[in-house]
Amino acid sequence: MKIRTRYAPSPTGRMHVGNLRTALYAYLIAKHEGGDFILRIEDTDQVRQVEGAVEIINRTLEETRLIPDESPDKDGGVGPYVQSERVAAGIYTKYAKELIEKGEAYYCFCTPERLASLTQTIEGKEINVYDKHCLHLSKEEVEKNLAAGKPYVIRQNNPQEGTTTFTDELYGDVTVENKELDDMILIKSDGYPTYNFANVVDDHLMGITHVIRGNEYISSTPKYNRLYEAFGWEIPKYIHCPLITDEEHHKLSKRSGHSSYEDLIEQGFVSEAVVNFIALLGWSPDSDREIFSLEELVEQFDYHRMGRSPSVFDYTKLRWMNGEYLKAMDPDVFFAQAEPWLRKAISKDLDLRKISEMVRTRIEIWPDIPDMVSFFEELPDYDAELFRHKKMKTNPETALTVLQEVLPVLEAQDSWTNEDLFAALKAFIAEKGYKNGYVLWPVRIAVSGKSVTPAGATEILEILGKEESLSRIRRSIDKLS
RNA sequence: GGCUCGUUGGUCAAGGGGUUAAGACGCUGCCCUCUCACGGCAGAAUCAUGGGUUCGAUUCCCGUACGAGCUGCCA
Repeated sequence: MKIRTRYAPSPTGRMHVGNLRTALYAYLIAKHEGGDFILRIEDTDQVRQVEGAVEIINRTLEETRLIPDESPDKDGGVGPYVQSERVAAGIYTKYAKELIEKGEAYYCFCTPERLASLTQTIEGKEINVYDKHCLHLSKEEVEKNLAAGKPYVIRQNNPQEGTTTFTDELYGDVTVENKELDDMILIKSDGYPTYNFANVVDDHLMGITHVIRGNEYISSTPKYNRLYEAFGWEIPKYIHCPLITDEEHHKLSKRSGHSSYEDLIEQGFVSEAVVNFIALLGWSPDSDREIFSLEELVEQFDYHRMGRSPSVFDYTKLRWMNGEYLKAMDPDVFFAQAEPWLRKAISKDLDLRKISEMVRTRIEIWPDIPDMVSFFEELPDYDAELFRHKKMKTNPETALTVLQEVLPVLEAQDSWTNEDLFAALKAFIAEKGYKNGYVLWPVRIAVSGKSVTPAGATEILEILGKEESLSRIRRSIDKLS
């Protein structure tokens, strides 16, 4: 049978990396077996809706290339794919009533006040367990309340005896006492279903074979199984993904600063690196490879190799991986993306294409660029102590001498290319009997004003051009004199 | 509080009754080198804890600790 998985986000904002990984795994599990990946929008919470959130979801899936086979925009015959539209079609009420007839659910007319009176506070936490009060209402009372237009919810009727077990593909059998199962609300008083009900109905109606979702649903899965059984529906395979935490081992929060996909992109990471990185958070291949394209992940992904324990989102390693992607990127693509960042620091008419390649192996994320190349725009006000370098045996005094000696050589130089400049300086060095660094270090400092640059002395001279280079050397000589 | 899940270096992790307990990030050192980076090489660093079971447990079982999730008319 063809595998069908789904990603079912609520449109409440940006896509958290944990959610993105769930989407990725759902996509990979389906695609690895040639199955279908479905997008369903779970907008049953009218209050938490965020304007534009569906667009964010669509854009994120597009950028990460997790393209659904079926979605609100691509009907595969089991739609609608937006839960609010399914509410309008009366889908959930129909099934809820079926459960009521079977005695697996019941109307509840309890007021918020009565519910509040049931709340008890244990260790600072509010615990609310429903007491099945309305289960005992007679048919007549229910009819009367309904006729009177009293607000109601529909609750699942869970037994007090026995146990319920479900099987997770990763965690194995999980068993809970039925008395731990509260009578969760299936249909809210506004007529919308809760996630707890809608996910079961929709997964069944949409033919979902593998339910991939976060770990936080493990505790409620027994209740979902009871629903499937009450309906006589086939139970899907469950794959619960371990969560992703911050460095403090807490659930990723907005405060971590890198909690959503869009945050990461804004911080200068590339989409492919983010996808690659999160794929490895909770899953490992059977080789020690770490760099995978999406296509390679599809081929390699075996959910049996997923882990069960939470993983820390290691920002540092993501940076490294992003750097690997930048190094492997096609030069034209790299330049196209690097150019705006180069422009932030450079307004002069310099060879940005060359600078782009200089910077390539030295950055991990785009925002690393401006600081690294700003000296090309303008010679910074630097400390003469930069000329002091133990290994090169240089200091401000030797630098002054060398710069004075080298200036006429450069003034006489016609061909201003890296190769020719380097050859000219080598010749000068040989003639004087100096060491390379004894000359090249001061020259580089003199034209860049920085101890660390993304290129060697002659490469910088080439970019700067003869006039600017000589001007900078003269200014540095003045500074040292 | 109750229930459920988890615990291999700082981090991602492989492995799994007998191993020198892979690999990667980071870190340190060396090499390369017109600085840095890239690349190459090397190194330090790990099986939470207490009991079992066993000839032998990091691996299996139980407890403990710690962490997390759920306990919403959120998902």
